[in-house]
Parts: sequence; C-alpha cells; structure tokens
Amino acid sequence: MSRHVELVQSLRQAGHRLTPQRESVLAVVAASDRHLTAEEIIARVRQRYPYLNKSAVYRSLDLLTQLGLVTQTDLGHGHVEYELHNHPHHHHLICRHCKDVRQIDHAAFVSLEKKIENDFGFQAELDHFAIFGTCKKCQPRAKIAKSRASATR
Amino acid sequence: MSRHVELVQSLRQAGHRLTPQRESVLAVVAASDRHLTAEEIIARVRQRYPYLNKSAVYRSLDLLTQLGLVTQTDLGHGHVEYELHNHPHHHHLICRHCKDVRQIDHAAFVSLEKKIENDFGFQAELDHFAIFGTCKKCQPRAKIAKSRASATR
DNA sequence: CTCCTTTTTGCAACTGGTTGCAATTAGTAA
DNA sequence: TTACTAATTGCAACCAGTTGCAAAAAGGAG
Repeated sequence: MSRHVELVQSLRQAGHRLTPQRESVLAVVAASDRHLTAEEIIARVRQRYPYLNKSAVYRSLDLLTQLGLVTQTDLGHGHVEYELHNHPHHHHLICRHCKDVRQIDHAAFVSLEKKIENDFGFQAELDHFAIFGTCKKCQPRAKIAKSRASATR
Repeated sequence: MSRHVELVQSLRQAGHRLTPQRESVLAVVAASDRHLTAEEIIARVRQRYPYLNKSAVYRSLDLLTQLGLVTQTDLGHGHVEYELHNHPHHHHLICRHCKDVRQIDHAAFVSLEKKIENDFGFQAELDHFAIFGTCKKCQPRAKIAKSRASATR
C-alpha cells in the first residue's frame, strides 16, 4: 500500500470526507521531499486541478496538520512552510539579526518532550521547531542592549 | 532610574534614534503587566499621540524584539502578542484541537537552552515559547489518524 | 439510483502585518 | 544656530492567510 493511499485512509478514518481538492493537496505534499510554501502547493495542485480555490488549500493544510500528517513551520521568511510529517525529525535555529537558519536534530528535544508528557499529559508536536535567537556571529552586535535589559531581571 | 528610562537608554546605546513614536510604543508596553496585541498597543499609543502610523508601531516592536527588550508570541489566536521581556519566564502549551492554552514554567527548558548554547554557540530566546500539540482531553479524538500516520515512520 | 443531511467548497470581503519610496527629523558637527 | 546626513516615518499599495455565507457535493440510508 502506497504512502499516499495510507494518508487518504487516515483522513477517512478520522471522519473527514475525501474531496478531489483534499486529495490533490495531499498528493502534492506527499510527492515533495522538502518544505513547500502555500503558494508552491497551490501552483502544483492547479497543474492537475486548475480551478482550485486558495481557501480550500489552506483549509486542507490545516486539517492535515491537525491530523498530524503535515507539519507547518514559520522559518521567519514571511510565510509558513509545509511538509509531510515523516521525514527525519529536525529543528531550526534562526538568527534574528542575520536571518541565518541552521538545522539541529531532534535528539536534544527528547527529554523535554518526555517531561511535558509526564507532567501535563500533553503530546507536544516538537517535530519541526523554529527557535529564534542570536547566532554566534551576531552576539557582539546585540550585547550592549542585552546587558542593560538584563540588569533588572 | 525608572525601568522606562533604562529601556530608552538601551535603545540609544545600541545606536538607534529615540523618536517620539518609539518612545510612546515603549512606554505603552512597559506600562502593561500582560500581553498586548498590536491593535491594543496602537490604540493606547494614539491616546497620547493620535496620528501615529501603524507601520511605525510594527517597526518599533520588531526593533525592540531584536534588542531583546520585548517578546513576541503567537498563541494561535490569529495575531502576535507582545510583552516586556522581564516577567518571570514561562511558556505555553496550545492544543490544536480545543485551542486551550496552559502555562508551563521555564525550568523544563533550561537544559535544552544550555545544550544549544554549548553545541552551536547559539543564544536561543526560549523565553516565551508557544508549543503546539494535543492536550490530554483531546488525545482520543486524534488517535486514529496518528496511529496510521506513524506506521511508516 | 434517489434523496437527505452534513460537510466542504468557492467566492469576495476582510485582517494583520509588510514594503518601497518620498518626505521628514534626530543626532551630530561646525 | 545652522546645516548636513543617515535613520525613521507616513503613506498607499500590497501580501499571506482567514472568514461568513450561499451553493455544491460527499457519503450514507432506503
């Protein structure tokens, strides 16, 4: 059974209808091996299904996210990026100053995830996290303001 | 020296100009003891300074965030919330299903923060984190789709 | 197949936030 | 105090994403 068919079944089993719109959004996301923006998804979907409305795409993506089939990440590029939720887990460190993005793998997050589960019974989606901050290179630039601000903490 | 004056000095020392617009945005944020939306900030600022343009407010808030004086958080309410960066650290667990938000304190994050600093020299702003996921109450509802999706991981 | 109910779509208007650019102004220096 | 220049503002157009609602269609029952 292909990955795609499987995903469609997840949808149906959670009590949602399978419409051609949803089907094609899912197919496009499943066929990509990297982040896609909503704009890219809409363009690809329209190659097969030209009259699809953007709000149906956004609504499908939100639903797929709720079902845990897709992840949404804000990498600070001014839009959200979407991805099938089955690639090796990783996260992103994003510098507020130079906008540089670097990857970090999931290992560092496992203990936090477990703690949240134990303490609150909350299943955190720590699958694709965007962490903002200051990278090594930019730290000198931010230092003056920081040191003042922290004086009263 | 008041908190407000201190913040103004941080601005100046980082090489930025003190304009009446920035001054009043900073004053409004500093005077509040809770999250404010951009809309609330604009409304309050205009009580003193009626013609202030919204883009100046957004630009001031972004600058203050870069300087580490203000935090921005997306709590899934459809807009960002702003707060002075000197309240006791806490984070939020947000359920994707019922939209419930609950607080969690910073202690759970300290080791992650240190690991990121050691491994990458990256100063993460883990001060006001929004973690999406599924709360205890909603887990049964999401379970069917999840179990299928994870079969191929 | 046909009917029915409920979900989903399409649409157009809207929202929060951003951008490019010309006009203005803070800070500095003479 | 005046003049200068780089930083900042105001504006209007724009962008990504959302919403309310009427029309369409999926899935189920008979």
